[in-house]
Amino acid sequence: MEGKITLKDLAKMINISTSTISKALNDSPEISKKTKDRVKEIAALHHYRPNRLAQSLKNNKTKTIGVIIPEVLSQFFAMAVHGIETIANKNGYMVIICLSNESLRKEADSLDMMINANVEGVIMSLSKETQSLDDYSHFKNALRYKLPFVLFDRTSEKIECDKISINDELASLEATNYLIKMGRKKIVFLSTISGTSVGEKRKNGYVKEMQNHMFSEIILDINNYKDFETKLLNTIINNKIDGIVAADELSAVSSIKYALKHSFRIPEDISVIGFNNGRLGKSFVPSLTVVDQQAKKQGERAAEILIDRLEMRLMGGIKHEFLETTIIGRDSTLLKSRENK
Amino acid sequence: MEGKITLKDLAKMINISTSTISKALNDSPEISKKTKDRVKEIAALHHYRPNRLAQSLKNNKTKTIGVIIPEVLSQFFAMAVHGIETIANKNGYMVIICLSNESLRKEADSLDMMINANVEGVIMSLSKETQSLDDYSHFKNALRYKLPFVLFDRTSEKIECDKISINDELASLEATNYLIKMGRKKIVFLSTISGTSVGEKRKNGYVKEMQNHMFSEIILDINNYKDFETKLLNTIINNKIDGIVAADELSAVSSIKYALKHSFRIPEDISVIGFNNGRLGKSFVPSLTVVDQQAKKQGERAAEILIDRLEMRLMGGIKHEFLETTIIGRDSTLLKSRENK
DNA sequence: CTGAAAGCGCTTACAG
DNA sequence: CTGAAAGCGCTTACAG
Repeated sequence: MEGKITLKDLAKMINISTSTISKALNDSPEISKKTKDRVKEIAALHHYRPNRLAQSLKNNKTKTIGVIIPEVLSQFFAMAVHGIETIANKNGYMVIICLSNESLRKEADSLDMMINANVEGVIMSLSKETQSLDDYSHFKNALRYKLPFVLFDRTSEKIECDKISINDELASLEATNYLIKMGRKKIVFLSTISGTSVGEKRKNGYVKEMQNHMFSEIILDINNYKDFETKLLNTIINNKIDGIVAADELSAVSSIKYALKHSFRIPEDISVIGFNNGRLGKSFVPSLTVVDQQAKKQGERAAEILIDRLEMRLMGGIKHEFLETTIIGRDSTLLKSRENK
Repeated sequence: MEGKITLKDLAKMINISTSTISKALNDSPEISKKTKDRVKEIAALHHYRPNRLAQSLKNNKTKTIGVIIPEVLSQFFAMAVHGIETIANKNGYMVIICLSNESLRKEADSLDMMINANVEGVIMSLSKETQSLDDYSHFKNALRYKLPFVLFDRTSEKIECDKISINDELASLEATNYLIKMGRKKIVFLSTISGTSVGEKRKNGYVKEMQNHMFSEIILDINNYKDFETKLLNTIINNKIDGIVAADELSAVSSIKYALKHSFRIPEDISVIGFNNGRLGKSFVPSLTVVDQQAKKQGERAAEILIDRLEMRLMGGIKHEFLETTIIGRDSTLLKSRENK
């Protein structure tokens, strides 16, 4: 990057002080219309663009927000990023993204980088490792500087900041109930995100609803996709499973895949419901019934809340906002119309 | 963000000039070991972190690279971002991401933002609109400043910069050949990205290979997923389609979905091959045969090339690097073993 | 209405 | 080996 024109360059060209130029470009009332016009004309002519670095240093504002997410390959987080980016851009903020890859260390490093880069605030969803170790010491620095924070989806009560999520326990309870209402009794809760707040809450919701109906709980935690097929199959056979509540989209779809492979019919033999309304479940055959957790909206609200804080439109105590969820019924569960037959 | 400690603060504490402190922290040979130790100790004690804004302003280096992609919901771009982020972080660079949403205007705005934010270089994949209008005037500014650029996947010869991609024409030709070798003759080329460089090249590859075999070409461009089902179905029936080469992952999977819905068997009646080795195709039932375009690797190489340029490890003329593609045979095409039966 | 001066937090050539 | 000074490109309180 070379040859960028500066205020000083402009000043020399038209023999006006840099102070005046600066004020003119910023439309200060101190400056006469005539000068303003002249300055703006020459600035446009030479494609002058203020150096944001210098502005930031002076104003202590970088117009940049940091985003730290566990991964971007999951549709949920991609959708959230899309939401964040939309709102940020609309408000003139840039977005710096780091991926924690579910690692505490990487999350901490990313947070440090962002603090050093003077982001004005951070939006994040905690890594699996952070949540299972329950270790938030890497937030100390950020909190000391009063760096504004918004946590979404994978949140923690141990961090004092604004939060946005769905009510995971309730949503999972409703998902379980959705299968029960269709006459399913042997329902397994399948999770590849156990250890995360979200995973645990969804597990709780499932457990509660099963208990409400005096059904016995069947929990299947899978940490590695290599074990997926055998573990799932064993569980299905041993427990005569007729319903699956999966804690995310990919695992829901994968469970259908393997069930079909072993000649179980979906939804006739086994009904499946998953989380997140993404492309994967929508395109799948059979299409996946899901809890819509409004991924994009979560990202949007996270960004809105953060920016409202930054621009002082939102004052006062922190809050945890919960987004409504709905169940989108598709082919992986028995349809209501079929129930009556 | 408040109360960040500065060099000046440190200087006051231990009565040493800021110059010396700065040099000590940067391990300058000018400074005695004793002073260095003392300075480092006090810096650590107070969690001193240099203000990158100030450093950047002085050094004219921001250690930040910009990424502009059409969207992040597509697995291909998510995988590329993952690759970029990995390499960038390994080398101490931050990543600013903007989404063009396939719009020329948004792409231009993003580019401007990035220039203003003093990114050291930019990695991008062109928006659909940019490519179909063939309008690159928004690059003028960036090129004037000699901003280092790497284009990946959706590239253009009209922009002078390093590029990385696969050989789309060849890959598509091979994909078509893959179906032909299995005895397919009525093959349609299905694209939702016509107008992009990538879409056009893949179309050409398909056309060439069909002509090589004296088969008639059948092209189906779909601009809106609303028309997908009817358009596809008409084409299948009118042309007695027995093979589909789809230009991306989602459209490949969607074509299977609709074909199945209308009682065509996959792969027995129709073989389908798509582009990009992502989660969607891998999880799908039947699993999707794909051209692996090494999405993550494209991101990684793009970042490596850019950083090599920035750090002067890569000098001389620009180059276009092509990554090898392979076909990953799965259930959506007839398997070789079955051919022999 | 315009401009000189100071300062944001660093780095570095130069002097001592 | 240490420090005073200048400067990166801006903004803004202050003087005129």
